[in-house]
Formats: sequence, structure tokens, C-alpha cells
Amino acid sequence: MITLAEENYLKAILKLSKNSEDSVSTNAIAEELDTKASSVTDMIKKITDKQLVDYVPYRGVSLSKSGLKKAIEIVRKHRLWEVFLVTKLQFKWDEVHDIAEQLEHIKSQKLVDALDAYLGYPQHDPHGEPIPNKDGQFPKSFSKRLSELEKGSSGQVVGVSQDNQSFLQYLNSLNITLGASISVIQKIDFDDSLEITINNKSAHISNDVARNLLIKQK
Amino acid sequence: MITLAEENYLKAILKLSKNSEDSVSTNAIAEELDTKASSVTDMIKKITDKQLVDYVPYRGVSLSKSGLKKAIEIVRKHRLWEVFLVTKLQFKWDEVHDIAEQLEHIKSQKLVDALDAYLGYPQHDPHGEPIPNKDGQFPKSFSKRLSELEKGSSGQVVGVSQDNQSFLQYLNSLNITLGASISVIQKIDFDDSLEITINNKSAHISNDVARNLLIKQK
DNA sequence: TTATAAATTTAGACAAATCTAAAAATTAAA
DNA sequence: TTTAATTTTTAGATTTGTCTAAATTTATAA
Ligand SMILES: [Mn+2]
Ligand SMILES: [Mn+2]
Ligand SMILES: [Mn+2]
Ligand SMILES: [Mn+2]
Repeated sequence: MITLAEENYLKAILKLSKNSEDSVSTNAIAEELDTKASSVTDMIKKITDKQLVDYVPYRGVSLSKSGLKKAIEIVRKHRLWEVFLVTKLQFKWDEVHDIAEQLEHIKSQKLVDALDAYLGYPQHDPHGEPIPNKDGQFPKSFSKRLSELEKGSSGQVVGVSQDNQSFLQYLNSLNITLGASISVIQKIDFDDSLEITINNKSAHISNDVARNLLIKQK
Repeated sequence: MITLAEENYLKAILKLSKNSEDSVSTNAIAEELDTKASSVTDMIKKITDKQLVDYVPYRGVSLSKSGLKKAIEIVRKHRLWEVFLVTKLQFKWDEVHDIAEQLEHIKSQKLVDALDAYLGYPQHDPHGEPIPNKDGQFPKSFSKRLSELEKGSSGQVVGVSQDNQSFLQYLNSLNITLGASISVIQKIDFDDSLEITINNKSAHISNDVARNLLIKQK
């Protein structure tokens, strides 16, 4: 049996590893889960024993095949529940993440499948984040990070790569929603911040924000 | 903060106390939760410290006002989720209890309220069990236990007072569903079992089963 | 009313998950 | 290539929830 805490570690490791190959540092996991490095080391040993990760002391961890599968399942559940909350229960996109953090740990394969069907097999959650299918495959995406666009180019917001409440509420205050049109007016070298227009209204955003906005160009 | 284990103890105590006054024995709780009496004593001390129950050593526990409120909230969540699973996700009535045991611990008042509204403020769960409203009030019921009916009397099944899978699957095998018509043909004194008809087909059931079937007489 | 049985609590231990402080290993700097 | 800084691991504790075995209290029976 895999515990709730173990599931959260697997999810954190998946989030932190771009390529499922490369290994993740103890400190990075500690920061992601808001815990101490020593706690991370303890837990890594446990999930190593369960063969959920590969671990080389002082060198970091990476997900094993079964660990990756498990982590993707949790992400799938998290995002399906977010869709449920928004499309069926009328929650706002900035209200669903914390509840999904709880719901993602409910154990029932039949429930996940039934929920998926009930929602119409959605490919993206309310934040434009991709939902892996039953086999763990993510839908292909053709988006770029806003921070990577050239000056003068433009497109539509199709997703965010972070869905915590404070970030989403900041986006709300800028009227940045899924589907909004954004153009890059100016790139400031000094701090990599951007002058942009959102549906033709101008604004200035930090690189930190731009990095987490996914844009699809026409 | 109230933990998941504490919630389960409160729920068990509520279930075991007919009148919210009378106190529940350590052994009864241990049996209900499939744990040891010594574990129960340990936990009782913890929830006593949190003023969720009143406890007299060797004499048993009863729910305090706040403990009762909390216990009813959990029952409310459990039964609302059961309704969701059956009416929206097409689960059978014998498949929902175990999943609801998990879902009842999800913490979000807004979620419970939204779910309640989404389901149309149901008063009974898929097993005919009453769902307390937001204020903790249970809907009035006019049913009797089948075991209390006289020979010759009859009525319709409006609920069960137990919803574990094995019991419900046994009812399925007898074609006892909500709405089924039942008549008492004979009461056997020896073991209090009953000869009955279910939609005019005869069957023999134990007192243990009859006690958990709720009947509404015409 | 005393002895026996049953129920309950206490004592001591353990696994899970976490922490702080200290030691060890790795990386970066001089 | 040493030394210093950073990262990571280990040692030792703590909290929660559970267990077994033993002691205590209450209930029952002779
Ligand atoms: Mn989320
Ligand atoms: Mn999301
Ligand atoms: Mn149930
Ligand atoms: Mn039920």
C-alpha cells in the first residue's frame, strides 16, 4: 500500500523532473513540499525500498517506471476533479486546486473512470493543464511559454503551468483568462519582464508570471 | 484540527448511540471500528481533551454538543457522496459505501453545499438513509423496522439501516430493493425469523436482516 | 457476600511522518 | 589544490495511532 504522504512525494518529483530521466535534488523536493531536507531523505528511503524511485545518495532521485505510473495517476485524478468542480459545481478556477489536493488521494479506479466519462473525457483542466488518459498518455500541446515569445508576436492564453490560488487571483486582477489575446509590446532586458497587451489593454508583467503563461500562436 | 481517525470515532459513537444522551461502551466502539479496546481508550482520551465527547472511565462515552455536530456533518457528507455516485456516476447501491467512507473526510464547506445543491437537496441516500440538512436536522421518517411488523401486515421497503456491501448484495439476491412490496406471512418464535413475500414471491429471512429493513405501511 | 468472569484501562512497544542539530559529502572559491 | 560554502545525510526526538500483555475495575454467580 502506498500512503498519502508517499503519493505527494511522487507527485512532487514528477513535477520537478522535466524529462522523466533526470534526477531531482533533495532540497528541491523539500521546497516543493514545504518540508525539511532531512524529512525528504527519510521518505526517499522508504519509497526507494518500495521501488517507486531510483535513488543515489547525494545525487538525487528519479521516478521508476511504477513510480511514474503512480504519479501520473494522481495528476490525472487531481485534474479530473478540478474539471468536475468547475464544470459541474460552478467553482471558479482559482478555488479548485486546494480541494483537488484532497480529492486526488481517493482510491477507486472505477470512480476515476466513471468521473472521466461523466465529464466527457476532458483533455485539459480548468487551467489548461493537460489531463493524462487512462493509459497515462498526455495530450499533445502546441503552446509556448509567454516568456519565450518575441517582441511583436501575439497569441491566445491556452493554459497556465501553475494553479495555486494566489497566482490565479493575480491573473484575474489583470483580466488574464483562458482565451485572452496577448501581444508582446516590449521585452525589458534588465529583469526579463514584459510590456504586453491583454485584449488590447496594456500591462506590465514579471518574467515569473510570463514563464507560467502558455500561449498558442496563430 | 480534527483528524481523520478522530472523525471515524465520532461517527462510530453517533451510530452506536440511539439517543444522543446514552453512553457507548469501549468494546462496542472497538467492534464497530474493528480495532482493540485499548486503542479505543487511547483515542477516547484524545477526543475528550478536545471536548468532542464526555467520558467517565469504565462507564463509556457520549458525544458532546460539538462532537455531535461534527459527527452529523460527516454522515451528511457520506450520504451526499453516495447520492452523487449513484445518481450521477451510475454506481449501484452496493458499490458506493466504501468510496463514501473516503469522500466523507474531504474538508470544504463550500464543496458540501455545492454538492447538496447540485444533487437537488436530497433527503435520503441510495439506501433510504436520511440525510441531515445544513443545520444538522434529519428529515422525519415514518418507517418501521420489518422486524416490528405484525403477522399479516405489509408495506414497502423505504430504506435499510446498514449499507455495507455484503448486506446489500444479499438483499439483491432476494430481489429486495427500495420500493419493493413486502408482506409478513409468518413470524417464527424460535429465532424471530420471518416468512415473507417480496413482490408476491415468498422468502425466509433472519431477524438480523429484518431488523435492518425499513418499511413504510400504507 | 465472596469468588469468578467480563470489561476496561494502563504499561510498554512500534511504525509512520515529521522535526532540530550535528556530521559527512559535494561543489565552488581562493 | 586546499579551503570554505553548500547540500545532503545521520542521530536522536516527537506526535499520532495502533498493538499485546498485564493490571484494575465492574458485573455476575455461587
Ligand atoms: Mn491543481
Ligand atoms: Mn489545474
Ligand atoms: Mn454508507
Ligand atoms: Mn448509505
